[in-house]
Amino acid sequence: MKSPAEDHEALHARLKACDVRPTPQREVVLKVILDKRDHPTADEIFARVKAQMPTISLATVYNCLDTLVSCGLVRQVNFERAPTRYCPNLHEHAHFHDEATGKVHDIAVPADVLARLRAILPSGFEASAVELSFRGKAGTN
Amino acid sequence: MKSPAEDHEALHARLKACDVRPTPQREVVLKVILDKRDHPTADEIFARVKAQMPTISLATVYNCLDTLVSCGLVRQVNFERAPTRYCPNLHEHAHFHDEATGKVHDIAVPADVLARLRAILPSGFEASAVELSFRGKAGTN
DNA sequence: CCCATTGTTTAGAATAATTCTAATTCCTAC
DNA sequence: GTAGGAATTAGAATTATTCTAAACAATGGG
Repeated sequence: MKSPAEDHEALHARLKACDVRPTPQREVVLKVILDKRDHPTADEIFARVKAQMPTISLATVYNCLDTLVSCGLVRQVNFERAPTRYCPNLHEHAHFHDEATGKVHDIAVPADVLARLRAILPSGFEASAVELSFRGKAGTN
Repeated sequence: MKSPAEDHEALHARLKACDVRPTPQREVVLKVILDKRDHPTADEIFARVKAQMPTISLATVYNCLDTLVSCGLVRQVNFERAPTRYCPNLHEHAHFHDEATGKVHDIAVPADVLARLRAILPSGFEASAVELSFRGKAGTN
């Protein structure tokens, strides 16, 4: 657990490293995603952020999320037609959507499997992103 | 190319085989998806269906699509936050979303790759569905 | 230091895909 | 034929997200 000041330092540094202005709003949004790594929706993030910064608006949360996604600090996860979720795990990984609880679990993808996946593309196809997701009954993981 | 009557027969039969009432609306919706296998959205399907059955309503198209999806005659394909697309290819396959044209291509997934995918799940996880999709620059396929 | 420019935040309105509602119509089985 | 359940319809409602326009903040050049 870091002190608030250390926390702030770290967040600030991460944002600067990505060439985005480290505004307080962006820091708080990033913070809540890193703090509770449970794939929250924009609404959930909004609620958590408001606890620390009551004046923030939902539009700003969306703006910040867009920025964080496009600079690669968080990932976007979509399931079917459900609201977009946000994920701080930057390693290549898949998602498992538990049908019973609605929870999302990260699943590690070994490098060789990833390579196999890219290899199934016919020649001429250049994938800039691969999405892999499962749905079903999750284990006790 | 089949005659309209043969067409009707075939569609009718497919619906009955799935234990759903073979209504004219369901037949036409299924028909347009099978006829032009280009992953249309509900709106596009609505437009095509209206050409043959001008009185149909959008709600009915959604109802029919739901029915066809849940009885397994068509598959639903979701990309990011874009409108849901519908796919008549019932074989296990992945999708490639061409960023330039917006077109969706079916990609065959060899059985062993699929097996490998399911194998990356930790014990206790039971996947009822696997989704694999790519985004990028498509080939001439 | 001051202003201009540009980037950010904000509240609220707007949009777009989808779902819901309630009324009507259509089948199917008795 | 008629009762009862399923399907269709038009339109309203919902929901996540995006847009708009105004206010605000930071940065850099003079």
